[in-house]
Amino acid sequence: MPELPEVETVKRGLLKLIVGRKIVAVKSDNPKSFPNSSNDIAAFLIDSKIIDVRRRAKVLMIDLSTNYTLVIHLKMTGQLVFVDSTSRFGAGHPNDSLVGNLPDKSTRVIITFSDESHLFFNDQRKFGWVRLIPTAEVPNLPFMLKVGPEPLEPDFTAKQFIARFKKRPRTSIKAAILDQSVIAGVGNIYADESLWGAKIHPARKVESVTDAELTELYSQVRYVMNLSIEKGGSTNRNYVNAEGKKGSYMDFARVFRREGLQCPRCGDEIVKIRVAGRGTHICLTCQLLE
DNA sequence: CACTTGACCTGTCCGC
DNA sequence: TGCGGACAGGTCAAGT
Repeated sequence: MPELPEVETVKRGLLKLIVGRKIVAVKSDNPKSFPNSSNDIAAFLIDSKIIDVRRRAKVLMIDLSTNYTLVIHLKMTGQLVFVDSTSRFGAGHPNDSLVGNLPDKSTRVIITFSDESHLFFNDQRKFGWVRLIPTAEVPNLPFMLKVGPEPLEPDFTAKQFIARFKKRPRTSIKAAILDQSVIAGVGNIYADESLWGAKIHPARKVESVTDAELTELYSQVRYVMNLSIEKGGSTNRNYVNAEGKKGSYMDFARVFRREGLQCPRCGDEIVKIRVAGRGTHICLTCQLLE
């Protein structure tokens, strides 16, 4: 999915596009995508207003005037695209958009606002979901209780980062950095990018990684995620922002999906291996196993 | 308990 | 061109 920078980009777009709008209709034809979207729930949503849009880890929260919140996880292929009343298309032009005429065959939920604009939840693989939860209960969701700290919070320190990893000494550094209970928001792209930046082989056991290396990894996680937010996120396949437009971080990626190309640091070939069950991109010269 | 693997889905790409 | 298999940005449940 969309990892932290992509979800943050969607959040920022939605803040501009939907806050203040009033819901007049909600439609979903896929129970897996919106498990509690019964007719009663849809009716309950009518006339509520959007008052805020928030993000925690890779989860989006759309707060409603009724003290309920739409909690949304995009998983691998989810999109949230706003379309104004004058168009049935995503706002992006063809060359920077993956979104065509909406709704399309991957549309799972449609929210209609009082001015005839729409918010489309598209999700090709149907892993993502939308749930309606009382706002006060959101912090008590199991995911919220176990998820680790936000890596971009100003008061999140390298010392805290290191301490979180020390709890998982026997697993690979890649599995640990992908574990949302260790650190929030890192997925496969930024795991590979930050491990390359810190010159750490992804298959190394956490206990073999020094504090100095973890400190560098902490800096790299923050660096790649901040850069990606600046570039509007990564569009590897499906990701688009709230206007239907692609992000450009992949133009700046140093190893992710660059197998066969040169390492930008040493010039050796980037290779793709498998670590923690995930495709993993590394420079064998820069990132030594021992 | 810590850790790894398979399942959830649809679509695309690659080799035969 | 068709077919089978591997793989895709994530997270759980079920296994070891």
